[in-house]
Amino acid sequence: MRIGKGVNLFDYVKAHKLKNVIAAKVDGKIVDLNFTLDKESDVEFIDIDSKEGLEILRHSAAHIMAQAIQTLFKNAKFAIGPAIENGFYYDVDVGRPLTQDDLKAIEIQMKKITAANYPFARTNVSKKEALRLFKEKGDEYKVEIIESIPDEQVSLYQQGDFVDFCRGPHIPSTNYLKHFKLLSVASAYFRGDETRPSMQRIYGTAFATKEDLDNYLNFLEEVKKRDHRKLGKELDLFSINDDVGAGFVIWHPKGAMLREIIETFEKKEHLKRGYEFVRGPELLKTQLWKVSGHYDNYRENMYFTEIENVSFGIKPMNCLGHIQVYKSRLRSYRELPKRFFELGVVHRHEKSGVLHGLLRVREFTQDDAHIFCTKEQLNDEIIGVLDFVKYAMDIFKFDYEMEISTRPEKSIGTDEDWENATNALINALENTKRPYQINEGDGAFYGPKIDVKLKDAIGRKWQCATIQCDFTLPERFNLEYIDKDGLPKRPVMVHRVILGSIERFIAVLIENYAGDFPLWLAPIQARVIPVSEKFDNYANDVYEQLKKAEIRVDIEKRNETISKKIRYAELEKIPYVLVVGQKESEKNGVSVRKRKEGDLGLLSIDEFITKIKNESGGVL
RNA sequence: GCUGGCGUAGCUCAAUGGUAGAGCAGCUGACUUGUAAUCAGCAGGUUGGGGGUUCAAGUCCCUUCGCCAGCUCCA
Repeated sequence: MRIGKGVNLFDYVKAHKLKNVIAAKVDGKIVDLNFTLDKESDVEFIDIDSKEGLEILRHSAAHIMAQAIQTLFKNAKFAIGPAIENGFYYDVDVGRPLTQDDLKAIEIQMKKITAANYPFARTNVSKKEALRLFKEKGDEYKVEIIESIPDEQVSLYQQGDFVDFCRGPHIPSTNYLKHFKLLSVASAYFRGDETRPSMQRIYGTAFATKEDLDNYLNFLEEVKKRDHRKLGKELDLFSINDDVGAGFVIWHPKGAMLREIIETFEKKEHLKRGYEFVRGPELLKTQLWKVSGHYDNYRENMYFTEIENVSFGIKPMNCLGHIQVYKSRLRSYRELPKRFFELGVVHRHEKSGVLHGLLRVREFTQDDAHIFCTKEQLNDEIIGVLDFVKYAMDIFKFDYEMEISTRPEKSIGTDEDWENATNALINALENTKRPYQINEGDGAFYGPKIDVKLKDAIGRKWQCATIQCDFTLPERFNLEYIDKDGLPKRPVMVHRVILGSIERFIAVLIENYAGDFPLWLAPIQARVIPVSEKFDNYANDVYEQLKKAEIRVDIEKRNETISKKIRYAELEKIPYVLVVGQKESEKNGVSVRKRKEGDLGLLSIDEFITKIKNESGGVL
């Protein structure tokens, strides 16, 4: 809206009772609410619960936190305190590590500050003046930050006795901040540089309403509850232990079964789509990794060993093996495209600090395939892969987003190659009729790519499929096929995964379902529970029949009350419990209890088998 | 890798520098069970590993391994 010269926006908002407004955009520039128009302007008010509003609120929360810290720690020195995606942080140096108790104290102090309702006052000063001020305060980090700013005029914000160097804008006064919480503290380096002093980074979050804050805190609780490392232990799926080594997963029977189910699904689907199974060795001569370029570009992440004085590298990717299959004989245009698939086990050296459950490991299995095709076939091949992605995501009931990354500054290949491949990817994306995002210049140096990110049950995004065109490897390995005209031509190579890493995907599944796997994925689908030891024989009988019908079943023979045995089964999240006793043995049936739903009554064994087969949707 | 926190029974967690404990799980026995925890008993440990301080170390110090969080989203 147009507002005339000389109007103070804060007064305007007050006069018009615009309740949620905390800042404004004047002719497109964000300003504090306490801003007086120097000419008639276009004004757009920013609400506290908008994206920009929240950012301002959180940034101000960071300042208020800094003020609280200054009160509690007289010698505190400050670095930066920005708003981030779900909150804010401030890097401070108080001469010692901070504890949870410190956080509580800081939070209490912040409440006092918000209650006091100090206005945020902006002053414009020269850079020189700002430097003098922060030098006087002994805030050496701030001094360094100010020195790195090119502008001669800078701004300061003050609330109460706390002054900070800041671009703003901020909320009008401290009691605009009502719903906030400090979350955690960890060390971080000044400017992220490990040669610089280590500081304490305090994370917090702030929202427009109590409800939003509570929702977010609940979300964090939910994330904790779903942690695949915790559930993996509780459900006895896998373990990672020190004697074996960090980043190496040990799969227990139920976890291994989960893998098996997914891998069987993968194999079936790949065969359907014209892929052929291949298998390369784990170790390949280092010389070959030099040819591929991995030795120059990826050596840091590889493991090497020596056999009879010859150096070998453990594969971090499967492409070299697949290339060897392609190269094993002369190829004709008639047999292209070749689609080579392998559930390939790869090893990558990840730094110890970044290892994380199944999400970041040092050995994992990729559902990896390489497609060798002609330039003309590229388009259809990418369409085929995206179709496969959609099919797989539908089966697992995941929604997903796609991104395409185009040619970066540093790249190899001709303009024509890039254009051809990028067009093929875009065409395929268009063909899906789904929205996608374009990341200009974000591609790998050897070709453009599509990334797929799935969305889980609580809205988190996880990278799964990637599809990458590659112009280097066919070149480096001199791959050819004989075309119609009898002349050798170079094929295009596409690297692609659908689920990505099986380990990572299982972590996502565990967190997505919170361990409550749907029937077709449940490692154990049904558990037979005899009412008492007297019915062990009949229970065995039922168990054998279900086994024969290829149902994943086990049997609970502990001498306990059925209530307790049912409790165990519920805790283990087993979809069906089959109680058997006198009644059931007489009728050759089972009493079916469904997880979370309770008793479904008595069914014959055949009826139950039919029911469970129908319910798993015939997927597996 | 770096910084900080943590590491006690299979699991979850107790224990002022002063005899390492509980619940669950396990084993044994009793009970013979009808839809989310029956009762009793037994066993379970070089307190992550190594070194040191001390009359005395789970506790304090050093070192090593592992786990957890973080390590620019740039006033």
